[in-house]
Amino acid sequence: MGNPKQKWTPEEEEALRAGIAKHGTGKWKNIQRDPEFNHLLFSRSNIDLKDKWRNMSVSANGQGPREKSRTPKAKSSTTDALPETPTPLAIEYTPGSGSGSCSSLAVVVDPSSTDVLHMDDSSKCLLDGKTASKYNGMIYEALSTLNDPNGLDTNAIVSFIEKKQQEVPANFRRLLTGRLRRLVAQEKLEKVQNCYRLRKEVANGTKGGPTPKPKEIRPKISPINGHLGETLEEAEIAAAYKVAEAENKSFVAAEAVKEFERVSRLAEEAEAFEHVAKEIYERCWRGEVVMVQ
DNA sequence: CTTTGGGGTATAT
DNA sequence: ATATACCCCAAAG
Repeated sequence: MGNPKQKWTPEEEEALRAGIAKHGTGKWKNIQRDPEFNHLLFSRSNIDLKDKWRNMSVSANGQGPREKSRTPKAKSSTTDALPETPTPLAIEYTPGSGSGSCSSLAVVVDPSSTDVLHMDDSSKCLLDGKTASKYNGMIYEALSTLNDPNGLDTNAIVSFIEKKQQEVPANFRRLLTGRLRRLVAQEKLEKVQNCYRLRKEVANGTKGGPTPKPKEIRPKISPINGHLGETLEEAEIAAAYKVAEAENKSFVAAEAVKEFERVSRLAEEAEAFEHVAKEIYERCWRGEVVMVQ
């Protein structure tokens, strides 16, 4: 009896990418528990992140799905080279033909925005992909916002979400309860009577014994750093510049560019954007090489 | 414990 | 069938 299967939503992938941009690949646990992404990834495990990244890397790249023992002959040691770059670069930078002239960088931002509030799932009855974990996020938000020690019952959760979004699908309630059920099954949530409440990282569950760690809860939502003295656009340009200047480190550039592109889409949220852009900016500036090819 | 890099299986399309 | 999510494992740090 496996799980119903939850496809990763663009939002989650976005969070994953952003998380990687911030913490670097491999810091799955950090990404997962980072308050900044936890609202989207709280139902995923670090292993899930790792696996997802694997899938993304593979599919965005070559063609075939996970290269198994396929092509036994060609199974050169370099088959699985470059696990990075799951996202095709939609950005072009012209190295400014040598000699010190400033590089120009053209950013192509896809018009496809991840609209969180527009769901066209009109009348879908089953929780699949998109809707699925969108609800996880909502649930999480409701639970953490109205942080009630006793948890919230379905009604409370529904009404909370209804307040946030003018409209909810007709079958919303059903979808929601389904989601709740699953999260409980996954031990992400606890159900007491008919109320649900967040669970504190079960993670290694069995081991630690009964509530061994008080685990300091810090609702610290980091007010996104003080400020860069820059406006959003300036930051954007600055980041682009640094990216371009990192040419000689093609890999870093590719990474940064990739994230930059992703981040650009996120730019609706100035805060989020600013934050991540700053990370990228700093990374490039320090020439930090997080991963090697 | 977490990361890594595998392999395997279930499930959805 | 293929992709993809999720699971399991063992080694290494």
